[in-house]
Amino acid sequence: MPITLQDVAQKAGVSIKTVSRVVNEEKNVAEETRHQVLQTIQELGYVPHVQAQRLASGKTRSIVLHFPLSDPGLFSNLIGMDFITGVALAAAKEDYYFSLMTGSLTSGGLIKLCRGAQADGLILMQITVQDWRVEFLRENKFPFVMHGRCANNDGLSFIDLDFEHAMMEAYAHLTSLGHQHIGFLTYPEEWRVKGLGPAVHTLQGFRAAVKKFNVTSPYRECQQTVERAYWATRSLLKENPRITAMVTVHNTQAVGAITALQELNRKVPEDCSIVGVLVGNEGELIIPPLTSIEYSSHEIGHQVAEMLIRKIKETSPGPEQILVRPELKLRRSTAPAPR
Amino acid sequence: MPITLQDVAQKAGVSIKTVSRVVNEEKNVAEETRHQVLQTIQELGYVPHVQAQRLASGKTRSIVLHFPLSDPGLFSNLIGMDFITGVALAAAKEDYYFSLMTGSLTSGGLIKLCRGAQADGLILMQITVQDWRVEFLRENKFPFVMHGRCANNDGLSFIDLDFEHAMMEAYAHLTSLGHQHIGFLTYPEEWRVKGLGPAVHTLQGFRAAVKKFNVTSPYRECQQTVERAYWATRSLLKENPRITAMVTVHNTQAVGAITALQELNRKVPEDCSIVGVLVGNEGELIIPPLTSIEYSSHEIGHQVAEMLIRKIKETSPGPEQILVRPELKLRRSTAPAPR
DNA sequence: CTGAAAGCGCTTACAG
DNA sequence: CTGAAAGCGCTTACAG
Repeated sequence: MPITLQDVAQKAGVSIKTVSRVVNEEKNVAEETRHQVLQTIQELGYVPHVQAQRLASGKTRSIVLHFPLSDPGLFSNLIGMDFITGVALAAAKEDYYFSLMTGSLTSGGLIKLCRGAQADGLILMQITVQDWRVEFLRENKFPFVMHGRCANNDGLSFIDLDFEHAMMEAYAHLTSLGHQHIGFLTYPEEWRVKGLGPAVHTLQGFRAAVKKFNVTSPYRECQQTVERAYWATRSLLKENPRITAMVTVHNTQAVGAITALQELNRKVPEDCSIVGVLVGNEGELIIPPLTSIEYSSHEIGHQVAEMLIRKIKETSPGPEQILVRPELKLRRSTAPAPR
Repeated sequence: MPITLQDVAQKAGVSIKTVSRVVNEEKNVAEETRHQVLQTIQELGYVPHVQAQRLASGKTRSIVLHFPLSDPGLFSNLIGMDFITGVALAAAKEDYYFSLMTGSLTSGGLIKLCRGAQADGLILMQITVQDWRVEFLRENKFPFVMHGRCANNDGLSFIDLDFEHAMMEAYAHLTSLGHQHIGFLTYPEEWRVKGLGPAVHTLQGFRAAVKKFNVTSPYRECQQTVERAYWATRSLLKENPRITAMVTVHNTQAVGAITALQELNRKVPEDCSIVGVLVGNEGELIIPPLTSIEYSSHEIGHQVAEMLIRKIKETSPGPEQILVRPELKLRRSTAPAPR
């Protein structure tokens, strides 16, 4: 029932190779022949069989994004969605198929992906400082790019956020408003222990910022839930009543902090300012709208996919490494320090 | 370089058909032979070539979800993410690959998808009352299921939300608290005009609820942004000062409404209650936490994928039609009517 | 500019 | 329980 190259060739009175040339827009086809074949394709409603193309050519024209959900709180869902659609749109633009893998990636799964010719390349997330997947893919010479970075990135392509810079921006903004005592809720301890980039780099940036701006800044490593952030904030304020500003790294943390502040009769931002670091664009869904150091997760997804496709096509000169600088977005949760 | 069936067969001293049998766990292989082959596979690190399997068998073992982003506000991103991960996990569980298509689906795109053998089945979203895609797929006998439903669903498989029931629940809850004047922000006018399910069914449910509970309930069709909801709420309250409760159908609307109420010095929930209808589980990220009629978008994604796979395998007896009843989740944004 | 042949790595259908 | 043959629908490499 389905129409094949064979059918088209027969009806058009040419060889299948010629039809193939037309379909793939190769040069060296007489204009007249081209027209004739094109018309036959139209009449018959011919559509190339993707799987056959893939087997014969050895290329799948597809990329896969491994988006681990083992730890669902790891990325804000909203940010995740924007990222995924960024990847999807970039892939579509380059005429690549896009597959999504969730769940944890075992070494067996990775072997299947590479050797089974499921895709031409892979996007990796949740990169740890030392990452076995990176070594594996490198050895197998399978094209991949990272959203994140390792300790040693020689020869690797990645795009990552400049967490250090983000923290600098947050503290620069708050100190410029006169805040000297700033509470900080950061990523959970396990993240840091696992060597996950956001936790590691954010803490480094935090230390550098505290030093540079010479502020008092007690902090808590905190799960990304409203509840945990609520209690962490209460604990911080109890021990450090002079705090006039808070920095958080997740929207749930911001909500928990605001809730705690309100209960303590501290108005935001009059009595206490609050800044979200790398919370995506969710800040405007918080009341009051959250001043944030933010970036476009969609844009990053788009870029990482394009980077991978360049790598697959080998049109990139060498490894590409991009560090995105998030920017301060002023909303209504920050104000000059009281007094 | 890559290991093929041929290589395994040769080394194990059997035919490739036998190796194929072992790989596919078919019956009728001598236990001894099986062992021998399995060991050789292990030694050689053989992994089946997915594209070859697909071409030869005529099955791709993959499904595609068409998630249109042409109208990015159409679904809340958070809900979308949960839905997608639900689909992804269900597909993985059944050992199916999962591809995501975004962007608008042209008739050409749909033809390619079906005839090009890209996937074994398709999940459709944003179903309109009359949907050309449904007709097309039906005629081409391509397996698909819908997240949503048409006007006439004879012979079709779908899973959808019971919007009518959701509205009933919202009004039942508010009237039980003594509210008689209830403002309502619903989906934008264009949605209704296009015949999109949520808009159409919600409005039907709204009318039924107003009648049943005999309340005054002015409403506005409203874009899903904080800003629009803010102004719509102000307009509603200006014209109807007796309103003591609001119903919204999106988290941005809830945020806009709360902001407007606060500016008018109406405390939530003491002076004005607010209920979110079908806002996913985002209600807890709002201050105060939003009482909602909600459901698990993840669960729906999971179910719709399973439904499709049953359809592909033809293990389902006939068309399956599921209407999910969302449930009231009490949080802190509703209270008895003032006085 | 065009085509006949071989082959991509599997599965299907049949035979024994 | 096992295997030899044909074929899935294309592309590659070569020849003319």
